[in-house]
Formats: sequence, structure tokens, C-alpha cells
Amino acid sequence: MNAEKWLASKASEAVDALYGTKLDTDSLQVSITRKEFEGDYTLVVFPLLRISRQSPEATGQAIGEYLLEHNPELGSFNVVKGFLNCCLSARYWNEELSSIISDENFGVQPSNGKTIMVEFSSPNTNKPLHLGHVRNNLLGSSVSDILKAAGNNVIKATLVNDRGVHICKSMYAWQKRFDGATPSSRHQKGDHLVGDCYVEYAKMEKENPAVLDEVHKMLVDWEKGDPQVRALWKMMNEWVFEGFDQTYKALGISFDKTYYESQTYLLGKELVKKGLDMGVFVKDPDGSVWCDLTADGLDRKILLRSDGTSVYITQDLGTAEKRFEESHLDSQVYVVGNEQDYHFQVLKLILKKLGFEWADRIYHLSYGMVELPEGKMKSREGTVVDADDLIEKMYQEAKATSEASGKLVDMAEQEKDELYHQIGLGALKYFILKVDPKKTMLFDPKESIDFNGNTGPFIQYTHARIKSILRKAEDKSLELAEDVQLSAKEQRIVKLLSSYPAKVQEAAASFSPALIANFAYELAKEFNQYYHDTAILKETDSKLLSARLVLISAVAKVLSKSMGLLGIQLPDRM
RNA sequence: GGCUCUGUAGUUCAACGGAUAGAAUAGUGGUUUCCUAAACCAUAGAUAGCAGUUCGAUUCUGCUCGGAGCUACCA
Repeated sequence: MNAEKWLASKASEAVDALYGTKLDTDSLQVSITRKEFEGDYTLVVFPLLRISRQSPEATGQAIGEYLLEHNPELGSFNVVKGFLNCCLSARYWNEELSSIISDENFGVQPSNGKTIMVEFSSPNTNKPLHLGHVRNNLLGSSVSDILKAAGNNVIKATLVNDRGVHICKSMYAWQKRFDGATPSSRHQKGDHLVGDCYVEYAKMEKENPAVLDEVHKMLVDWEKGDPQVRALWKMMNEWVFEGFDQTYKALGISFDKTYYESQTYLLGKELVKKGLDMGVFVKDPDGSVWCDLTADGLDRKILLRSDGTSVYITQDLGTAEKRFEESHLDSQVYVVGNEQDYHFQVLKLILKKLGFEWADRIYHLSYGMVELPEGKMKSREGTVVDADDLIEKMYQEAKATSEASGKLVDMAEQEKDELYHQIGLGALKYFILKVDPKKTMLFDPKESIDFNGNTGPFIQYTHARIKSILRKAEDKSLELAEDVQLSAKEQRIVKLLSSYPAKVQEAAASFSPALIANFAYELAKEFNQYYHDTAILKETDSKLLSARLVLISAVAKVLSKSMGLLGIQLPDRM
């Protein structure tokens, strides 16, 4: 139980004893005391005035006195207007710190037995990944890790959009204008080559719109299983997959399951029959099948074209059913941009109409677009920020900054290289994940991502500083004496550390890595102030020195765990 | 037109209905015989507008004005 809940339950006892009213613990508001006031946790007493029938000050005073008398963990309290600020005892914080340092799985909840599938990334195979995909990938990967830390069994899944008219366009252009070019002949990543084909196709269609007919013919041949078309399709997709794999590897992202649309696009047709039998779908005279959602404030949605072929949502319905059944899912999270909000609204509603009780346990993690100063990224206008370029640029930036500082002259080349990658990627990941997922965010390519202030490298640097101290104190003891007196600042840091598990839960409940990012930043900032004001290694009192070493190693541990949930590694030196 | 999301310092981001709306960056002024200055300290600067609910509203409701997305027998 965290301290806020504990205090709320004690306050509830106090209210019962003083005023004879039993209150639900959750109805009492307890929060961390604001910096400018004295105290650790604050009970808001305004909502209790109706029960106490006294002034805010008198109510706070009465509850405070009761709490102090009955709970040895409490050291003191004060009342400011309607706020009861409670200070926990020095011993309480010592115990808190010692439990943090001894718990290897601090912040990780025991298994809750639930299985959640998180689908993310889900790229098209006709062009390389760009900044928008990067946000999707980082969110999906981080949310998966956060859900895991919150006790869930998580399956990371991706659905590769490997068939359809878009890939045929690239295939067509390659046949006509690329003269047998391959990734190795062009010294180019496969996804970039196929992306170039797609761009070339756009030009071809502009010159002669009739080429679209050829492409459609190609798609029909593909569906028929024409060996030549299939072979070309397979070859070019392989190129793309190889390219994607490199990008995923560079980003540190992996999947437990990969689905291919070419294997799932026919799913869902049986569901259409089922829906017709159940009477939730209707067949129009021309043979097309629809679901009427007008009574729910939405439109009519087509599920089967008049020629009997299925549309996108049809396979989504089938895929959802298959996954819930095969993997025994408790819920499924789709990490998909907010432009598809309507699609998911429709999807859930139709599944519900089909009688699937798990339809409510589908969650669309709808995230905002990444915009450039001039607006949305548009591939046609060449304003997309390529993922590989961006990663490389961040690496170079990290390298330049590190070299300018001259702190790493004795480090082996390979080690340096890895470090630059860690820092560059840390900056990029933090930059994206610190923003609330549902908000549109802005990326200005002209201003490179910063390494100062509220950034990934700032937190990495903080960690490296701690590790540096700990290296110098290798021979010192790391015992925490029971009676050691931590300073107010030190207690403050312990308080922050102890709020980490609740923060993980909160982040899992709201699918928001941003909460973890903000937490890590706050912790790093607190530590840096402490570091600046306190000469840790100069301390002559050995008990105090040990306690400080314990404290800073706890900070390093929690920084590393929290940033780990964002997929960011913290170096020991930088 | 309809539906959905969104509007906080010059800029990029915070703030379960709670105390004097926090940071970062850009600006100004400082800190290095001291454990890493990718740091620290000081200073200045914002809730689009109007009502309502509440002891209390950036947060909830309504309207106005901005911005974005969706509204395919595309995926």
C-alpha cells in the first residue's frame, strides 16, 4: 500500500472516531504536499466540513491531533486553511528507503493473470518508416513494457500490411523503370528502394493515368495467385522486411507475433454470415452487405461489396475474433493514430452487436499526429522525416556533443559508438514519449532535439554522475543504519522514489508513458539539486556517508527502471 | 453540414475539481582551487472569450471564436 492510500485510510478512521461517519477511503483526497509547504502528504479537508460542521482549520486540527496520537509513523502535522499537512517520522523514511533498495522488483507488480495483446507499428510495405511510425512504435513498445510491469502478461503484435494496391504500384514502377535494381546493386536499404519505386509510380501515373489499370490488373493477378506476380511481390516484400528489421533493431523494438495481411485479409467472411443470420446485418438488392449503425448515431457501414469481396473492417472483425479466441486474451490494445477514431468506434460497436462480450475490452490507444512547423507530413511534398535519417542524425549529434566535452578520451572506440547510440536514441525516445500520447505534437527538424533541460540525455547524465560517485566509493559500506537522520531534502527524494510503483500503475491504467517520463525527470532534477548542494563523498560521518550512498544508488536504480519502461538505457559514463 | 479531438509563457511541454498554474527552451544576470557545467542558482513571462455548476474551475456544462481529424463498395 502506498503512503497516500495509507494516510487516507487512517484519516477515514479518524473521521469515524471523531464524527461518527464512515467514509470510503477513496473518497478522501490525499496528495503529496506542495513544495512550498511543510509536510509530506496533505489531506484536503474541505469535503469533510459537511460532516464535521466546523471550520476548515478546526476540522484539520482535530483530525491531525487524532492521527498523531494513534499513528507512530506520523511525526508532526500543520494546518493551512483547509489543508492538513502531515509529516512522517524520520524512521518511516529510513524504512522506506531500505525497502526500496532491497526490493529487486521495485515498481513491478506481481502477475494479475491477465493477458493483453498490444498491436502496434503495423506498417505498409510500400515505403520506409517515418517519424509518425516512430511515435507509434515507441508508444506501443513502451506501453507494452508498462503493462507488463503492472502485472499483465503482454503479447506484442504487429500486422504487416503487405498486400493491396499500394504495393502493386511499387511493383509496377520497379518493373518498368528500375532495370532490375536491387538493394545491393544500389547500396540502399530495401524499404528505401521500394519507397523510391512508389514515388516513381506517382510520377508515372501523373504522366499517364492509364497505368492505374495495369496496377489493378496486377492486383487481380496477385489474388489469383499468378506465379510471376507473386514472385515479384515476394521479392520486394523481402527487401522491405529486411529494411524494417534494421530500423526496428536500431530503435530497440521487437514483437512477439507478426501477422501478415496477405494471410488474414479473408478473415471475417464467416462473421458476415453470422451477422446476417442474427439479423444485425442486412443485404442490399445489389448483394452488398451492411451494418446499420444510424440508431447509434453513426452511419451505415459496408462489410461486403456487391461483388462479394470484403473490405478492411471485415478482416479486422475476423482478426479480433481469432486473436481473442486463440490467445485467450483478456483485452486487446490497438496503437493506431487518432485519424482512425471512427473506424474503431464502428469496429467495437459491430463486435458488440455480434454478441462478443469482449468487445468492450478492446482499447484503441489513439495517439496524435506528429506535425512539422509547416503542418502535416506529406510524402507527396517530400516533407516526411525519415526514421533512419533521424536516428542517424541523433547519433551524430550525440557524438559531436560528447567529443566536444572531451570526457571520454580513454574509452574504447566500440564502447563510445554504443554510447553515442544510447544517447542519441535516448534523446529521441524521451522527446516523443514525454508528450501525452493523445496530443498532437510538433517536431521542428531545423531545431535539432535538445540534450539540455527536460531531455533524455539530462536524465542519462544524472545517472552517469551517480555511477561515477559509486565507483569512487567502491570500498565504502552500503549499510543503512536504522537511526541515521536523513535531511529534509533526502527525505524528499525518498518520498519521490516511493511513489514510483503507484506511478507505474497510473501509467498502465491510462496507457501513458508520459507519466513515467515526467516522473523520471522530476527525480533527476531533485537529485541534481541535491548533488549540487551536498558533497557526498566528503562526508566524514561514516553512517551518514553510507546512508547517502544507499540513497543515491536507490535513485540510480529507480531512474534506470523508469527510463527502462521508455526503452531508454542509462549509461554508467558519459 | 454532421460527428470527434484540441486551444496554457515568444516557443515546446506539465498540472486525480484544491493552496501563489509548474518545467524546459529562447532572453537577462550569476556559480567551476568543490564527487562530471549535458549541471546548479536568480530574474522576467501564460490558462482564447463570455456565462453557469461549486466552499474552490486550466480541469466539469453551455455558447462564441480559432486549429486538427473523420465523414469511400480505399487500406
